[in-house]
Amino acid sequence: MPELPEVETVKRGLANLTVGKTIAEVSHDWDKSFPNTKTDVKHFLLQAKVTEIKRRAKVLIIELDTKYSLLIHLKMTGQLVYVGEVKRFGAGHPNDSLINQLPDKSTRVVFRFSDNSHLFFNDQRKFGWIRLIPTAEIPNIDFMRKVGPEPLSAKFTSKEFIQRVRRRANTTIKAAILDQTVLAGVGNIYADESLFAAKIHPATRVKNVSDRKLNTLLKEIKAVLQLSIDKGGSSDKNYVNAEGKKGSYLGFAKVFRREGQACINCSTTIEKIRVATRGTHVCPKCQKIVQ
DNA sequence: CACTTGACCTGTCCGC
DNA sequence: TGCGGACAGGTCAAGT
Repeated sequence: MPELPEVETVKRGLANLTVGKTIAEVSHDWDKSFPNTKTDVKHFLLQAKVTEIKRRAKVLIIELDTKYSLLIHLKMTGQLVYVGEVKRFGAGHPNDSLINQLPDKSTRVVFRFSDNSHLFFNDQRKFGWIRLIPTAEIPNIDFMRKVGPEPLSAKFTSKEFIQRVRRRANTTIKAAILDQTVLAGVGNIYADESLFAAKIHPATRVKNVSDRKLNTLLKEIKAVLQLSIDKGGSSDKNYVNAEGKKGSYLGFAKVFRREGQACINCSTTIEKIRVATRGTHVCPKCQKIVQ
């Protein structure tokens, strides 16, 4: 699912593929794709040129030369796929691929650029959204004011991480790092992976995790996120990058989706349990709950 | 304020 | 084969 590494991968793809292009046409078949946005979206988008692609937490920001920006959240099943040249070989043809089959029934919004290339916003479960807001107002919206620091920022210190996590003293450590106001960008996959790497049981209460362990946890969060970016993200089911291609991180995952398999450290069988209402993967031997 | 739960959606899988 | 229900997980509103 799109977490920080996936959104970062899409960002890099869109930066290469769409900056400098001018929007010539916008169509959308579902009003909730643009919640809380002026109804005449098209009026604000037509003839606008893409100037820059940014990311904050799991939110993509497409800056336009009109002093407006598009904020996009992919939530669980969102995709942003750019198609430069439409080639239709037909389903089943060896040259056919995802991008040649768009739009499909999950397509919610289509942007056509003046060079006739397209950007498709697909979202099977319709949780994702796009918002059009003045670029200058982005820092003032609720989300941006509340969201925590970027974990890969060099400025984000262990001291600040520990201070922020400790605000959630009585909840589980997994719930704490999933909280986007504590730090930005960690979702279910990287929570499980970083907690395993730090040898912390996800259900451990924050107050029972030592500073030393939290210090290790932040290092592992950074390492896991960076590795995933290097691998183009995780494609569990739906995720693809801006070119419609899957990421390969899950081939390197040590616990996520590995229930029933042997722990790489101790050969104990990996278990799937429920923590913070989420499916959670743990090695019961490497990750002990501290009472 | 801290914390948890339910709602938002659709596709897939499992058991009967 | 069909059908109901559980499940998948990011975020926010509403609940305790």
